[in-house]
Amino acid sequence: MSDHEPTLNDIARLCGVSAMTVSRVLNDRPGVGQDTRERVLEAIRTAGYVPNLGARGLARSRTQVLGMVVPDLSTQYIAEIVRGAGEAAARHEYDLVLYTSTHGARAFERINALTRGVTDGLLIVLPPASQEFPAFLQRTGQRCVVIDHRGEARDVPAVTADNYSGAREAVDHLVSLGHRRIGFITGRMDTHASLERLRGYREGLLVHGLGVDETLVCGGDFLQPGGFQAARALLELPVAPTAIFASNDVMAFGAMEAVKDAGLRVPVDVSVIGFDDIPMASQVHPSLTTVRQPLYEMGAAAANLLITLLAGIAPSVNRLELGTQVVVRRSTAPPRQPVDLP
Amino acid sequence: MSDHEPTLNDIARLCGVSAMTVSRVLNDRPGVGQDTRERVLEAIRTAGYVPNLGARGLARSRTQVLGMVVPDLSTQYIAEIVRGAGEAAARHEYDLVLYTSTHGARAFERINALTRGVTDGLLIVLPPASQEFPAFLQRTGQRCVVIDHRGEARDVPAVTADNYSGAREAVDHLVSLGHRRIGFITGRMDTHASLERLRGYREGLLVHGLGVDETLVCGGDFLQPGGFQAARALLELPVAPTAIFASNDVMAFGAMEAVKDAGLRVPVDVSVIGFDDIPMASQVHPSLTTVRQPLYEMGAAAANLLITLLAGIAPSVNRLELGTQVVVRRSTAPPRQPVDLP
DNA sequence: CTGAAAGCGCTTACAG
DNA sequence: CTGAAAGCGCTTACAG
Repeated sequence: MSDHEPTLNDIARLCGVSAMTVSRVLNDRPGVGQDTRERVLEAIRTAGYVPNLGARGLARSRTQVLGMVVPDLSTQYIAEIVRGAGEAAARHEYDLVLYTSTHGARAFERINALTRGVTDGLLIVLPPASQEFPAFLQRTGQRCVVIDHRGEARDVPAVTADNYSGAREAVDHLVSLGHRRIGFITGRMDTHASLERLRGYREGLLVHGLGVDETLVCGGDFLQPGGFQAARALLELPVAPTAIFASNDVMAFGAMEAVKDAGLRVPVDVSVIGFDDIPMASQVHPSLTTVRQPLYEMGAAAANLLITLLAGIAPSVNRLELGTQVVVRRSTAPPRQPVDLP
Repeated sequence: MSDHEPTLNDIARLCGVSAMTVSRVLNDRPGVGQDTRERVLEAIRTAGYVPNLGARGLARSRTQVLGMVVPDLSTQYIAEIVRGAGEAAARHEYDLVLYTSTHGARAFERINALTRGVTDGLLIVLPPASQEFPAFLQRTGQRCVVIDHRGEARDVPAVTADNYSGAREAVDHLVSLGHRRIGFITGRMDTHASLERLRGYREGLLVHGLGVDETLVCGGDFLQPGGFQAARALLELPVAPTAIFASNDVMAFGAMEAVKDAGLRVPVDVSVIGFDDIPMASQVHPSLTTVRQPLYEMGAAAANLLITLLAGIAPSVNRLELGTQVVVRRSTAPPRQPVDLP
């Protein structure tokens, strides 16, 4: 046996047939006699032949591969989206490969250079911030769908959760329990989701006739230590809130720790609510009440939208905003004693 | 402008030069006049040309891409390894792409089919269990390095942490604090790492003249709820342990919650120690004492080893076992009162 | 400094 | 049912 990996031509030679015949067998296409087919299959097996995807993609002008660009792998948030996208892709005979994104001005060029010719289109989670994004898309003709966009132009296909309504519902939940003084921890304010959640928080309070006390709004960064710090600051306020709404679950975990660290209990002394509903939200103690973002469904919807685009079909809508839902668990409860507002 | 993405030949035509010249410019190779080079560069820019990686890989018979197969994205454990491998790859002009692995009997075939021709080699984290693995490697000639192997044949290149010594050190730490009754929560026992950690725990106790009480060994699965359950079982023992050693950090988090849930405190009433030192270990409260597994370095070492193999160089060793280290934080302390052993 | 030819490993479109 | 030819978009190896 030669040193190099066997190619389709090697198999053809081995069987005394043409490359076309091997190709037909490989792709389960008709036009091959039963006996020939079996002979070829056998040769493929014994030689350990595996088609070269680069060559196949080149010949077909399509790879049947979707690229997914993710900013960060260190949270379950991404994992759920990937699961959804991967399973949706598989249902349409596509495979999914992941690229971790770099940042900076040239991020998009790099993504493009890395994926051109080896993917048919891209799913971009939380795209690197860049004003050039729409221009980039037009220029490169790169097919892509954004998940959790940053507020890019409306002609960029995108899938998000309804962050505004989700935040409104979180406030509704806390108010219905009797809370009147609700602290808020923001996400990174360079994301559209953070802005929408803050807006939902503010308008939620107003709708219930509660004023917005800006000292109750604390800056966060979507990370656990940030949530801890912000919650601690909130708890040290002259009049501390009876409930804390964190812009994501990971910060809510930090907030719960800050509450315990201050010698208080969740939810007896302070209620905590998060946003996302990552798997761990149901695993911590007390389990976390949170706004469920349909991450799996978002990944699946984005993959389906991209596949539609790749098929050359103009989708009826290219911006999907999936509904959220408050998942009530053990970290929220009525306040210890009703708070009087000035 | 035509409908399809511009190709190298389009650029050549646009500039009135041969494809070779464009290729030289693209690859920063000499043999092109300064003025010609600039003209080509300009055409590339305005046309938004990006090379087709599939075609390039085919022509070069190498892709300069490393594939990494990961079992699961939902833990920070993987994220650190990916970071290390990605940065090491970049230092050698390789890019890294990720594939999420499926399981089952044909897992390796699928990986092979998915990556052949679009990657030069594979980094496989915690390979799908399969007896065929070594055979698979030989048959396909696939270049690969395993990270955190399952005990495959010794001729499979692999990188792991020294799990046995790490567990020994964890026991040393607890014993030096005065603990005599130490509970242990295992990982999934189909992994080599779990077996080694359990062995280290047992032998660590023996070395200190402490007997191994098998009722103190509780089965776990590397997941947080599993850690919680196991710890609860340990705490309900007639004579509960004063310290709990969990086979990974995530289970240690669950164990800490079980301790608090039982109305006890960490570390005053029960010490908890983990394994891995994922980023979150330093972020929880109390921060987690744990055995640091050099995940970033493991990823980097695996990438470097693979790149060496790809260069056709026989490495001096193809099995690396990286050192671990106990990182002492706030979750361990001397036991409340010395425990008498029978 | 520049280019024509051949080839990487497949598939499409056409013959027979 | 089967195959010879051409091409996908690049690069290598050779000329000039």
